[in-house]
Amino acid sequence: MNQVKVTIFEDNKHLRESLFYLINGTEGFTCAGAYPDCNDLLFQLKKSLPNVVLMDIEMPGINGIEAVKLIKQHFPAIQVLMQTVFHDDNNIFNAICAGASGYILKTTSPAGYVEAIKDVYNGGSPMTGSIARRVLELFQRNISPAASTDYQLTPKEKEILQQLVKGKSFKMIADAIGSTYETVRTHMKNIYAKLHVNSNTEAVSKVLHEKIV
Amino acid sequence: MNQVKVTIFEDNKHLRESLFYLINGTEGFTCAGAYPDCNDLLFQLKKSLPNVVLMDIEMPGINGIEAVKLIKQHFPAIQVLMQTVFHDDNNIFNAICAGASGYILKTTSPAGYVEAIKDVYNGGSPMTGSIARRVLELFQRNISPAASTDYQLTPKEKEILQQLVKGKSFKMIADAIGSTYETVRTHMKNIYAKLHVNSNTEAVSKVLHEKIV
DNA sequence: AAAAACCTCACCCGATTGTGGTATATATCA
DNA sequence: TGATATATACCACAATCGGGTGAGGTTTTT
Repeated sequence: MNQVKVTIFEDNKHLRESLFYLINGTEGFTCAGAYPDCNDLLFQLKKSLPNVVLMDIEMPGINGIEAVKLIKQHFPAIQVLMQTVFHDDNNIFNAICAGASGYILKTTSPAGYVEAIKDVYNGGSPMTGSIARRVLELFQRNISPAASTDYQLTPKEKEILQQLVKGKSFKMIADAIGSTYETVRTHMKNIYAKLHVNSNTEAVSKVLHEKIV
Repeated sequence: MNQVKVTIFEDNKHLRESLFYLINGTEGFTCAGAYPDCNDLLFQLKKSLPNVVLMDIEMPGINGIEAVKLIKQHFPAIQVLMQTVFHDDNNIFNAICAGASGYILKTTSPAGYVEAIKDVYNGGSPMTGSIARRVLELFQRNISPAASTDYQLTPKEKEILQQLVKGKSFKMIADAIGSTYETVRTHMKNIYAKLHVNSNTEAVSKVLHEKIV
């Protein structure tokens, strides 16, 4: 198995050095660098090209969340593992939205650190239950809007809406479904009434947001 | 602190009874029932109204995923903790989409079981790193499409698009951003050129699909 | 058999939008 | 200082769309 290359960004000197020695002292892991801030973030990453970045959330200058964004923008393959002293859900949640792959508390044991890094490297996402829950809830809301209002759309109406959200005009839709322009318009009128909207944009917006059709 | 009421659905008799005694034997926890299948699921839940349901994924008759759907439909407040023998990502992932709040492997220690139940009850979502990663990836894709094509939209153009996807007409947008109808139209022309579209619906569709703005 | 949904098509009118111009002011950049 | 990007604004014409109305047909339900 290849060596897992890790780069550390952590302002606390003691922890930074401890982690450096921990990682270098663990079989299968190498620490490609340990820095107190993110000022030369991209340059340092370009030089070392690590597999995993261990990133402190609270840092002077560029903070951890901004750093994650930058990293994922320029090196999408690098996995970022956040670490933090506090169990600050919001911050961690933002970090995850920015592209982080997991996070651990600084109170984690050395063995736990290694475990988490390994997990991230192997495609996992270590995180505590409360963060996981927040992600889950937003996720579940995005996947299935639960009992989305039933607008009682007929099959034909749904078919037309599907075409509409593709950006087609009434004329093109008529063509696509083998019908007349006027028929499509009639259906649209009925759709508008059912969705309580009064323009095609509004309809498309509603359909895409509420995952109708 | 209140007693945490747990109901178990698990076809393996040995495990079911072990869990029953484990939970009843742990301070702060009560087992409100332990059943080998989900045939009378809703009736049993209605009777016991547990805080947490421990649900096996693989079961004869109604399987765990269907069961979760039913539970969340009728008792959205009940937290469902899935358990499974295999580390079957897809199944667990489906369970989570169906509304489960976490999951554990059956190889988990008794202490781990109790810990997970407590975590779920307290609003957490225990899960392994690999599941968390799958959720995260889908989640991040829904939140930020990573490096979506950059259309070089100006701030004003983005602002107008934001209004447009709300279903507003050009006139209303002009009003909202304190500008003229004609100005909005000019911006729209530029937007169309940049997005390579030629109708407002197409623009809205593209914006919502690619998470621009 | 009557009623209710659903799909179909057409015409009118006024409002909105698409397209192609032109033009000024500002700010930033080279 | 000239070039570029951005925001602003207006005009005209053709095309499309929203709203209203009416009216055939089928299928399913009652």
